[in-house]
Amino acid sequence: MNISDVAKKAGVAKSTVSKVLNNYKGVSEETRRKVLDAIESTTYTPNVFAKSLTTGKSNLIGLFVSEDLLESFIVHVYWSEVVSGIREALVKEKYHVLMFAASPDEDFLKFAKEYKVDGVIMLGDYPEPASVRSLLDSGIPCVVFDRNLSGSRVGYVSSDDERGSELAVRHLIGQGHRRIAHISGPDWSFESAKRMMTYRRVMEEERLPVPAEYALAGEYSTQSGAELGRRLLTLPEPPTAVFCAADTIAAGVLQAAKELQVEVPDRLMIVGYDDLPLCEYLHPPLASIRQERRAMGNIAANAVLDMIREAELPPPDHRVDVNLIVRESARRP
Amino acid sequence: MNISDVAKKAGVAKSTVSKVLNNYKGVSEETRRKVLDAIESTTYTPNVFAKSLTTGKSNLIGLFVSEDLLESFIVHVYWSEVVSGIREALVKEKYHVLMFAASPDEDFLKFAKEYKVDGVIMLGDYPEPASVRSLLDSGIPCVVFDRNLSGSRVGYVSSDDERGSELAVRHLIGQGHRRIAHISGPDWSFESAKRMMTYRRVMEEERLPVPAEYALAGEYSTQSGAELGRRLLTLPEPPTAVFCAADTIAAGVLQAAKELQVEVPDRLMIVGYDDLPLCEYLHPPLASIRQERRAMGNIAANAVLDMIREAELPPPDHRVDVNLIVRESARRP
DNA sequence: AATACTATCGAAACCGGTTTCCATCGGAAC
DNA sequence: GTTCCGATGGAAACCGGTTTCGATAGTATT
Repeated sequence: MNISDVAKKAGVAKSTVSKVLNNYKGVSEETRRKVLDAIESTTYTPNVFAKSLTTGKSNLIGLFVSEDLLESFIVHVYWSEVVSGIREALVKEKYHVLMFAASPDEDFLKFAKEYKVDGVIMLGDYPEPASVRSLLDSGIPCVVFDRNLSGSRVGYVSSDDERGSELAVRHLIGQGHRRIAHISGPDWSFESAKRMMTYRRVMEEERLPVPAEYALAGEYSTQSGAELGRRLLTLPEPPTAVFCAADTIAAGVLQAAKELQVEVPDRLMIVGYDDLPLCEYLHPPLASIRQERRAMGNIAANAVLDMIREAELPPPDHRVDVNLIVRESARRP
Repeated sequence: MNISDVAKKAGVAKSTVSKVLNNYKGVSEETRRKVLDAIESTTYTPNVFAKSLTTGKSNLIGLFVSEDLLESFIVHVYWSEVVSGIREALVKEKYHVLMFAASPDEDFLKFAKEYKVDGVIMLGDYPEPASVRSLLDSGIPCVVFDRNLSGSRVGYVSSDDERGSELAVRHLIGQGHRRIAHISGPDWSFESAKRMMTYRRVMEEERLPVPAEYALAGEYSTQSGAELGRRLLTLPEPPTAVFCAADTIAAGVLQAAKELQVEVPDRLMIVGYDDLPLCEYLHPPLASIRQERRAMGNIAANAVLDMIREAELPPPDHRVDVNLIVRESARRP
């Protein structure tokens, strides 16, 4: 059942059917009726491939998810919510998500071109090898999450790490603390760097000391958090508050505090980052910085759509706001 | 840069180029060389739409994710891992995932036909209205997760709920318990029903009593778990062990136990279901039934591929094994 | 040497749409 | 009564591949 069949049934030319389907002018109300009736009476579904072949548009948004995202559970929660947000925004515009199953050594541009995706969203930690580079330089609208990669038509969506870190540190200061430590993630992590920088900046602005032993870097793991937590708490002059660059790290610090019988929040306040579901389940519940992940997905999707529609517009750079969720680990009883 | 350009460059007909690209016989080694060289020297990428238009195959697997999955965080972890597994299996076969953004009242078959997907995977709690029905009856290979929907070419992948529940209950019995309660999820949940049934069966097999107050149903929430936990623990004859149909419920029971100063595991053992990441963060860490979600994704993907390739094969019905992860909440110290 | 067969290659039709462009027609303007 | 114009609808080319089928050349057979 194709467009010619419909045309035959309606007694018109297939070009006319096409015009009706695309709401073009130059079709009388009468023939429009005839065509619509013919379509009604059959089970006609247009063939997107034929359509895309001529128009060069696919109504497809390519989604690349880096493999590392598929491992760690922190980001697992993260990306699935982001994807929901993307989907939610696209459904209104009749776009669909094409999730590429690409190993990192393949040329992403090849996939994007093959499927003529109208735009691309990239999630995760792409090291920026040739595989990504060619895509970014191709002129296909791209939106990248959480990191800045150059390119002619590359937009960004990231959560406001500076603001998140500032909220956390200032909250602790507001609670009366002066000896505030920070545990960040691994060196290679872009976010970790930003959080660490902001911690230092705010502390300096408030003229609070940051001894070398107070600014630590580790892994995004609970074990690493516990280890560094122990190190902090056994210092001659231990901090009275810790800001951690991830909830999993904070959970480790909490564990260390428990071991060393340091009460939280009385003798140590803790703020994490990400607001993972587990925050509410820890004892005491963990204060954290919440990123609006679903909203970010929405924003990313709309950003690509905008870039697709308005070729002239400069690529957007969205910084999505974050919230401090205060829970018992950082609140006076 | 299309196939005709390549043909011109190589000095052959485009049909010959096509034959080379598809490894057809009837091309001499010499001309094959010429064509490959021509392709090398340019930036040719075949147009999948043109290809799909003639072949009727798309190398696309449609993925439908029900909207409810996008809400609850329990399943959030669940489906993102499943999707990773699907992706992992498809990449080897050069298939891609087309994630449809469909609201539940739209006709899914329309999407599937429009994009000529070769197969479909459905995730989540589709109520089975017309929107799904027509797809299931269409003859397009479908794989459905965790529930049984009839259809001519519909395969299933589900985790073995019976076995999981049996593992949990028998473990508790093995620990010497006789008064074992069960808290399941909401009535409408297919999984909850299976877990409840299995609990009753095993208890009966072991000739252990199941008083009405021991077999409760609630929501998949911690609050509901806490409420029912309190009810259990304040019974004249409280259970000494509880098997919960979800980790979130178990977390609530744990909370209730803490409030009522019932020590876990000494006076109450608890086993949850799903093995969410939070299990390790609870105090004490929660024993749980682990479903191999990524493996399930893999299996589902391979199941569709098999169905696509072998039209004759009866649709598969995979029951994926589960494990009991014993942690302190259900282990003698 | 004539015939039969096989391997190789190209021309053309086709997939199902879109788009351009031209023919036709009715009514308005002169 | 002509001429002109805008509205309408259809024929045909095109998008970029695949596939069929026929032509040709080279080799084997008799």
